Amino acid sequence: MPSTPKILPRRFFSRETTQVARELLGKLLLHSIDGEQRIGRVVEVEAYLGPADLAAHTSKGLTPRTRAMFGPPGHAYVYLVYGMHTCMNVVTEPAGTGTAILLRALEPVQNLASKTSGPGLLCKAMGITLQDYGRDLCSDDFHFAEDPAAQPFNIVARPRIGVDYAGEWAHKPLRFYMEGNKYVSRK
DNA sequence: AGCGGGATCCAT
DNA sequence: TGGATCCCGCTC
Repeated sequence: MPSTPKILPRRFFSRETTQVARELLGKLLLHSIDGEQRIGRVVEVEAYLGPADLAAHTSKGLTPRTRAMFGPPGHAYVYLVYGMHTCMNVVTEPAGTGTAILLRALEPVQNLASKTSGPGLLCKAMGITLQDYGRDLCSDDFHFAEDPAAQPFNIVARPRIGVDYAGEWAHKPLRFYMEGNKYVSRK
Protein backbone atom coordinates (compact mmCIF):
# COMPACT_ATOMS: atom_id res chain seq x y z
CA MET A 1 0.00 0.00 0.00
CA PRO A 2 1.17 3.56 -0.69
CA SER A 3 3.03 5.27 2.08
CA THR A 4 5.43 8.14 2.54
CA PRO A 5 7.85 8.07 -0.41
CA LYS A 6 11.55 7.76 0.32
CA ILE A 7 12.85 11.28 -0.22
CA LEU A 8 16.46 11.44 -1.39
CA PRO A 9 18.46 13.00 1.47
CA ARG A 10 21.11 15.66 1.08
CA ARG A 11 23.92 13.12 1.45
CA PHE A 12 22.71 11.51 -1.81
CA PHE A 13 23.80 14.66 -3.67
CA SER A 14 26.98 15.28 -1.72
CA ARG A 15 28.98 12.69 -3.69
CA GLU A 16 30.99 12.47 -6.90
CA THR A 17 28.88 14.06 -9.65
CA THR A 18 28.91 11.38 -12.37
CA GLN A 19 27.95 8.80 -9.74
CA VAL A 20 25.02 10.94 -8.60
CA ALA A 21 24.03 11.55 -12.23
CA ARG A 22 23.84 7.83 -12.96
CA GLU A 23 21.92 7.12 -9.78
CA LEU A 24 19.49 9.97 -10.42
CA LEU A 25 18.22 8.10 -13.48
CA GLY A 26 14.97 6.34 -12.60
CA LYS A 27 14.30 8.54 -9.57
CA LEU A 28 11.14 10.65 -9.30
CA LEU A 29 11.09 14.46 -9.29
CA LEU A 30 8.14 15.82 -7.33
CA HIS A 31 7.01 19.44 -7.38
CA SER A 32 3.88 20.69 -5.63
CA ILE A 33 2.51 23.84 -7.21
CA ASP A 34 -0.89 25.49 -6.85
CA GLY A 35 -2.11 22.58 -4.77
CA GLU A 36 -1.27 19.88 -7.30
CA GLN A 37 1.69 17.56 -7.27
CA ARG A 38 3.55 17.11 -10.54
CA ILE A 39 5.71 14.02 -10.85
CA GLY A 40 8.21 12.91 -13.49
CA ARG A 41 10.70 10.06 -13.73
CA VAL A 42 14.25 11.15 -14.56
CA VAL A 43 15.37 9.52 -17.82
CA GLU A 44 18.15 11.80 -19.11
CA VAL A 45 20.77 13.96 -17.36
CA GLU A 46 24.14 15.62 -17.96
CA ALA A 47 27.00 16.04 -15.47
CA TYR A 48 28.91 19.32 -15.25
CA LEU A 49 32.15 18.84 -13.39
CA GLY A 50 33.11 22.25 -12.02
CA PRO A 51 35.56 25.06 -12.89
CA ALA A 52 37.92 22.76 -14.84
CA ASP A 53 35.04 21.66 -17.08
CA LEU A 54 34.96 24.20 -19.92
CA ALA A 55 31.31 23.37 -20.62
CA ALA A 56 30.27 24.20 -17.04
CA HIS A 57 29.07 27.68 -16.14
CA THR A 58 31.34 27.57 -13.09
CA SER A 59 34.39 27.53 -15.41
CA LYS A 60 33.80 31.31 -15.58
CA GLY A 61 34.24 31.61 -11.83
CA LEU A 62 31.98 32.79 -9.04
CA THR A 63 29.42 35.33 -10.30
CA PRO A 64 25.87 36.21 -9.18
CA ARG A 65 24.61 33.70 -11.74
CA THR A 66 26.83 30.79 -10.65
CA ARG A 67 26.49 31.42 -6.93
CA ALA A 68 23.93 28.61 -6.49
CA MET A 69 26.05 26.14 -8.46
CA PHE A 70 28.93 26.86 -6.08
CA GLY A 71 26.54 26.45 -3.15
CA PRO A 72 25.60 23.43 -1.02
CA PRO A 73 24.40 20.15 -2.61
CA GLY A 74 20.75 19.27 -3.05
CA HIS A 75 19.77 22.76 -4.18
CA ALA A 76 18.45 23.96 -7.55
CA TYR A 77 20.63 25.87 -9.99
CA VAL A 78 18.14 27.33 -12.48
CA TYR A 79 19.12 29.61 -15.37
CA LEU A 80 17.69 31.15 -18.52
CA VAL A 81 19.08 30.12 -21.91
CA TYR A 82 18.57 31.74 -25.29
CA GLY A 83 16.44 34.40 -23.67
CA MET A 84 13.38 32.19 -23.28
CA HIS A 85 13.92 28.74 -21.81
CA THR A 86 14.81 27.80 -18.25
CA CYS A 87 17.05 24.87 -17.39
CA MET A 88 17.25 23.12 -14.05
CA ASN A 89 20.29 21.60 -12.39
CA VAL A 90 20.82 19.77 -9.14
CA VAL A 91 23.90 20.96 -7.26
CA THR A 92 26.24 18.16 -6.17
CA GLU A 93 29.32 17.57 -3.97
CA PRO A 94 30.31 19.76 -1.01
CA ALA A 95 29.65 23.52 -1.16
CA GLY A 96 32.29 25.39 -3.15
CA THR A 97 32.91 22.57 -5.66
CA GLY A 98 30.81 24.10 -8.45
CA THR A 99 29.41 20.85 -9.86
CA ALA A 100 25.83 20.11 -10.92
CA ILE A 101 23.57 17.84 -12.94
CA LEU A 102 21.35 19.19 -15.71
CA LEU A 103 17.94 17.53 -15.99
CA ARG A 104 17.31 16.93 -19.71
CA ALA A 105 14.21 14.72 -19.84
CA LEU A 106 11.50 13.21 -17.68
CA GLU A 107 8.99 10.44 -18.28
CA PRO A 108 5.54 11.76 -17.25
CA VAL A 109 4.10 10.12 -14.13
CA GLN A 110 1.48 12.54 -12.78
CA ASN A 111 -0.02 15.95 -13.64
CA LEU A 112 2.33 16.69 -16.53
CA ALA A 113 0.30 18.33 -19.31
CA SER A 114 3.04 19.20 -21.82
CA LYS A 115 6.22 17.73 -23.28
CA THR A 116 8.99 16.74 -20.88
CA SER A 117 11.77 15.87 -23.35
CA GLY A 118 14.43 18.60 -23.39
CA PRO A 119 15.63 20.81 -20.51
CA GLY A 120 13.46 23.81 -21.41
CA LEU A 121 10.28 21.81 -21.93
CA LEU A 122 10.92 19.83 -18.77
CA CYS A 123 10.94 23.01 -16.69
CA LYS A 124 7.81 24.31 -18.39
CA ALA A 125 5.90 21.09 -17.69
CA MET A 126 7.09 20.90 -14.08
CA GLY A 127 6.37 24.56 -13.42
CA ILE A 128 10.00 25.34 -12.62
CA THR A 129 11.01 28.98 -13.14
CA LEU A 130 13.82 31.38 -12.25
CA GLN A 131 11.95 31.93 -8.99
CA ASP A 132 13.19 28.48 -8.01
CA TYR A 133 16.83 29.59 -8.27
CA GLY A 134 18.73 28.26 -5.26
CA ARG A 135 15.78 26.40 -3.76
CA ASP A 136 16.40 23.49 -1.41
CA LEU A 137 15.56 20.20 -3.14
CA CYS A 138 15.11 18.45 0.17
CA SER A 139 11.80 20.28 0.73
CA ASP A 140 8.33 18.88 1.27
CA ASP A 141 7.06 20.48 -1.94
CA PHE A 142 10.16 20.07 -4.13
CA HIS A 143 12.32 16.96 -3.96
CA PHE A 144 13.46 13.70 -5.49
CA ALA A 145 12.27 10.29 -4.29
CA GLU A 146 12.82 6.60 -4.88
CA ASP A 147 10.44 5.17 -7.48
CA PRO A 148 8.26 2.49 -5.86
CA ALA A 149 7.62 1.08 -9.35
CA ALA A 150 11.28 1.02 -10.38
CA GLN A 151 12.27 -1.34 -13.20
CA PRO A 152 15.77 -2.45 -14.23
CA PHE A 153 17.40 -0.50 -17.07
CA ASN A 154 20.71 0.01 -18.83
CA ILE A 155 22.54 3.34 -18.86
CA VAL A 156 23.87 4.88 -22.08
CA ALA A 157 26.73 7.44 -21.83
CA ARG A 158 27.26 9.95 -24.66
CA PRO A 159 28.82 13.40 -25.19
CA ARG A 160 26.76 16.30 -23.86
CA ILE A 161 24.44 18.32 -26.10
CA GLY A 162 25.17 21.88 -27.22
CA VAL A 163 28.67 22.28 -25.76
CA ASP A 164 30.80 22.15 -28.91
CA TYR A 165 32.70 25.22 -27.69
CA ALA A 166 34.20 23.30 -24.75
CA GLY A 167 37.27 21.80 -26.45
CA GLU A 168 38.16 18.32 -25.23
CA TRP A 169 35.39 18.54 -22.64
CA ALA A 170 32.84 18.54 -25.46
CA HIS A 171 33.68 14.93 -26.24
CA LYS A 172 33.57 13.45 -22.76
CA PRO A 173 30.66 11.01 -22.20
CA LEU A 174 28.91 12.96 -19.46
CA ARG A 175 25.36 12.66 -20.79
CA PHE A 176 23.53 9.69 -19.31
CA TYR A 177 20.16 8.29 -20.27
CA MET A 178 17.96 5.24 -19.95
CA GLU A 179 18.55 2.93 -22.88
CA GLY A 180 15.51 2.71 -25.16
CA ASN A 181 13.38 5.18 -23.22
CA LYS A 182 10.86 6.98 -25.42
CA TYR A 183 11.23 10.31 -23.61
CA VAL A 184 15.00 10.78 -24.06
CA SER A 185 15.40 14.05 -25.95
CA ARG A 186 17.73 12.86 -28.72
CA LYS A 187 19.44 9.70 -29.89
C1' DA B 1 26.38 52.00 -20.72
C1' DG B 2 26.82 49.03 -24.51
C1' DC B 3 27.55 44.61 -26.73
C1' DG B 4 27.54 39.68 -27.91
C1' DG B 5 26.73 35.03 -26.72
C1' DG B 6 24.13 31.12 -25.07
C1' DA B 7 23.72 23.60 -21.30
C1' DT B 8 16.87 25.48 -26.56
C1' DC B 9 12.90 24.90 -29.30
C1' DC B 10 10.19 25.04 -33.35
C1' DA B 11 8.94 26.17 -37.93
C1' DT B 12 10.83 26.12 -42.64
C1' DT C 1 18.93 25.93 -41.16
C1' DG C 2 17.63 30.10 -38.98
C1' DG C 3 14.92 33.12 -35.94
C1' DA C 4 12.99 34.25 -31.42
C1' DT C 5 14.42 36.69 -27.12
C1' DC C 6 16.83 38.45 -22.76
C1' DC C 7 19.90 37.87 -18.79
C1' DC C 8 24.56 37.96 -17.74
C1' DG C 9 29.38 38.76 -18.05
C1' DC C 10 32.84 41.35 -20.14
C1' DT C 11 34.69 45.55 -22.05
C1' DC C 12 34.94 50.33 -22.76
